[in-house]
Formats: sequence, C-alpha cells, structure tokens
Amino acid sequence: MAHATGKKQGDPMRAVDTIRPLSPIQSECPNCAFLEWGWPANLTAGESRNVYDLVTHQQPIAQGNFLYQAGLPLASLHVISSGFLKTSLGDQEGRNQVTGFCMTGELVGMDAIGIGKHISDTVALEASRVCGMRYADLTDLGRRIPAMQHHFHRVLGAELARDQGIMLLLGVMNAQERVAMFLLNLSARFAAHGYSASRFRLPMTRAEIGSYLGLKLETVSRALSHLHDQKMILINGKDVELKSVPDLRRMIGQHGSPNAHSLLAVTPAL
Amino acid sequence: MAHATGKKQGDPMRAVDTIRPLSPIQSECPNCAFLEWGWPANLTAGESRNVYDLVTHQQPIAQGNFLYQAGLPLASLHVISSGFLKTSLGDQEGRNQVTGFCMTGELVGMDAIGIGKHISDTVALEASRVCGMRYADLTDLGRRIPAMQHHFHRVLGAELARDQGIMLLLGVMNAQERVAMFLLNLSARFAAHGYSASRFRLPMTRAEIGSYLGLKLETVSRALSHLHDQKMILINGKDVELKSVPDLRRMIGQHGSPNAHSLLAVTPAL
DNA sequence: CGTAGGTTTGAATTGGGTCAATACAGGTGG
DNA sequence: CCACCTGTATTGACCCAATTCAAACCTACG
Repeated sequence: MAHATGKKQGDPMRAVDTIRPLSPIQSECPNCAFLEWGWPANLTAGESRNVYDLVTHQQPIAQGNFLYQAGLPLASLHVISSGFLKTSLGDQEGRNQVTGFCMTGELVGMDAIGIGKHISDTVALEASRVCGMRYADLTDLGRRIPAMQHHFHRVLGAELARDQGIMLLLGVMNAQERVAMFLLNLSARFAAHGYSASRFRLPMTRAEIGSYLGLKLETVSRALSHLHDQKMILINGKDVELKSVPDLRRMIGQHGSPNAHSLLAVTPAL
Repeated sequence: MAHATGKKQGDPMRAVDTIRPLSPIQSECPNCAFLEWGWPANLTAGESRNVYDLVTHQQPIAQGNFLYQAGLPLASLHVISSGFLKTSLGDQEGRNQVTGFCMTGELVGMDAIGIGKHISDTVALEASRVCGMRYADLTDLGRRIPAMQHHFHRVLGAELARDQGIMLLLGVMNAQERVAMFLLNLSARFAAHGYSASRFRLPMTRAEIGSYLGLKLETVSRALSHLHDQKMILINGKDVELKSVPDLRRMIGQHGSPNAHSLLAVTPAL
C-alpha cells in the first residue's frame, strides 16, 4: 500500500549511468532523434553548426533509473534519442502523480525553467538514451539567433498548451474518454516519429496510466477492456492496436468538448 | 443546459472597449500594478527605461467583455492593472472549461506563445484595466538584456509549474481539498499584491469555480458550506474569510500529496 | 417591486473507487 | 527444464463521493 508505482528504481543517487563527452564528429549526433526535433528551417550553415554543437553529451539510462529528480538544479535539457520516460510529481512518502510520458524525439526538463530547479522526477520506463544540451547554451544561442529564440519560446508555449489540454481532460472527461484520448495522443506522437500509429506497445503500467489520467488502475483496465469489447481497439497486455480511430475520436467529441481534438493536435511531435 | 457559464458576455466582436495610446510620461504607468510585476532587480537606468517603454497602451475592459478570444493571433501580453479576469478553453457550442483566474498584477496571454494564436478566451469578471506590451518588443528586449530574457523564461516556466500543480489537484484531490486549495491559492495571491490574505471577495460564480476545479457548482457550494460548518472559513455569498489557514493547509496535506504546498508556493504572485 | 441569475440545500442516482480473488508473464534459482 | 515468486493485469461485488434532479431562497438590478 505504501508504494504506488512499485518497481525498484535503481539507486536514486546513481541517476546517471554513464556520461560520455562527444567528439566533434559525434556531436553531429547521427541516428539521433535530436535531428528530428523541429528546429527552425531557415538557419544558415553556420547557425546549424551552432545548433549541433549545443549537444554536449549523450547518456544512456537504464530502466528504472532517473534522468533527474525534483530539487536538482537545472543544468541541461535533454532530447530523447531512444526509449521512453515518465515524469512525475510528489513522491516523498511513496505517493506520486505522473504528469507526462516522453518518447523518442521529445524534449524533457522544461519543468525546471521556472525556478531553476526541477520540480518533477524523470525516470526511464525502458532502457533509453538522451542527448543533453546546457540550458545556458540554449539561451545564449537564442540571443544570437532570433529564430532559435523564437523556436524555443514556441516549444515552451506548446508545453503550456499541452498542460492545458490535460487540465481539460482531467476536468471534464469520464474514464473511457480519458483512456481513448490517451491512446489517440500516443498514436499521434508515435506516428510523428515514424512509428506505426495503429499498433504500439504501452511501456508503462496500468497504475502509471491511471495516475496520469486521474483514475485507478482497475478503472483503466476496465476502460481498455470495454473499448476492446466495442471493437475500437485490440488490447493484449501492453500491446495495443487501434481498430477504429474515427470511433475513438467520436467518443471524445461528444462529451469531451469541441476543442478536445486540439489536445491531440497539440505537441504530438514535441 | 446549453450554456455552462451563462452570463451575457458583451458583444464578442467588441473585445476592446477603448485603446488609448500612452503619452511618454504616462508610459511610466503610475499607479499601475505593472510596476509590481517582478522585474529583474539589477537593471541599469537605461534598461529600466526600456522596460517601461514596453507598455504600448492601456485598455479598460468592461465586465463580461473579452480581452482576447481563442484563434486570435498573438499580438500583446497584458499585465492586469486592476480587476479580475478568467481564461477558458472550448466554448464553441456553449461548452467551456475555465483554466485560470487572473488578478491585478498578473500577466495574461501566454497561452498563445506556442502556436502564435490564442487557444483560450479571456473575459473580465469585473470592470478591469490592463497594460499591453507587444510580444515582439518583449522578445527583442530579451535579446538585448539577458536578465530580461531570463526573467521572461522564468515567468513562462512558473506558468508551466502552475499548470502541473493544477493537474495534481484535478488528478488526486477530492472536492473539499480542491476548494480548500483554491481558497489558499487565492489568499496567497491576494496577499502578494497587497490585499488581505484572510478576507476577500470571490468575483467568479460557483459554476466558474466548479469548472476550474473539475466539480459541479452544487459540489462547490456544499464544500464551502462544509468548510464553514467546520469553522475553517466564513462564507457569505461571494465574501470569504479564512478563519484557520493551518487547518485548511492540513486538510490538503493529508490526502493531497506531500508537495501540494508547492502549488501554493508556485506563482502566487505571477 | 418583479424578474433573472446565482446560491443553497435536499433526495435519488451512478460512475468510479475500494476490496478481494484469480490469472498471467517474466525472471530466478534449484 | 521446471517450480517458484514477484509484480502486473483482469474481473467481480460492494460502497461512497460526487453528480443529477429538484425546490426554495437570495440579491442585484432594471
């Protein structure tokens, strides 16, 4: 009853598995989803060079290990080059609320920008790798390249919009709608990074989904089973297949709200 | 059943009551809560001058009128110099979800930073006045004065933290805890702007509070009555007096979560 | 003074929570 | 290789907090 999310999360003190400085050539970050991150298109060659140089290190994170924890000072933002993480608030007596999931190609660490310290924990749900760039370098570069600054603000703003969408979800939707929304959101984000939009794996537990959606794990399980019975999805453990995206969307549209779709549009590819 | 928040909100097309350009001297914005907004302290005289010059216009907004509506392009951010506004999402077939309340001295309009268009509506709950500054000017100034840029990022980050706090509230708290949290949050913000922390007026309806907290108006009313019965508050219509802040805090601490207090700490004075 | 919107309060209903039992998958060690 | 064990998932039965429906009461304002 004590631990909500269970799972031995490695040694909390050993947040970083290995830090590997990059050679100049490596800083191009080949095969890294960082390249997919939507940088401003109209950069000069020299400016692009600067952007690549932002990445100071790569870092693998074993399943269950922290990328960072609440309270740590903001040093770097990270782009996930592979893997799947979750961010959560709380956790100081066994309680915690999941506030987001981050997949390959997405940016994490922005929770610290307000006060300069992280307010949430970020843990790898599976073996992952991230590319780190110093926050200070990012703002410096923004000052030199207005397009970069603008882009960075857009990313922050998109995160704001995402949170508002979740507030909407938590405020007005019932259990089934929340779960449907969750699946559609994941689907859009997987698609945005080149994976299948209709078949994917849920790397997190039902309890984590529930925490994120403001539901209990049993309710999540029931909602998934119900969607399965209605032929909208196929669910088998952590493997999902969306059978009818239109039906799922319709379900949200009804009670959800007119702009529920905006939650889906918002930062699918952040 | 159609309109959730009711109230005739003026003519939607007539969002702006009057736009009054500022004379140089007026741009100092005397008596304006804008001055209270937490600018970086270590600015030179010239830099301060630039900050004041950011404000391009003042603008009164009659009760029920819009400051801006969803879909409008981002032009300016506004500091509320007096009054009380609410922001809400949705509203396109009569539905809407309140996402925040803004009081004197706070900054509004950041919802548009992501995509360059406002995603929410902002309406005056009482006759208000705002000071506007162009978003472009703000970012330009940030480029010239690093401390300004840093400050602006902090403000954005604080907004992110605020939203996460609300996600927590909507995800894990029961009705009484939500209402208690709401009152404590308002109290902290009123205090931060020089008003009484223990006695204030709620300028919004029960329905709007409910929408914000993910509850029905009757539930809000009952929760307030219950807090009244428990001698934690005095409530009489829209007038509240907090009788025991410690008790209110304790109530949140129990089931809420260890870092629930962080929601109270977060951007009380934003 | 009358009306409309807002608030409070009561009674009935229900969606999701809680408790509990069972099933299942993956890893460990004999 | 199999038995075991632990964490996870599913499903059922019951319960409760919040919603829904409804009525009465305020209070602000034309």
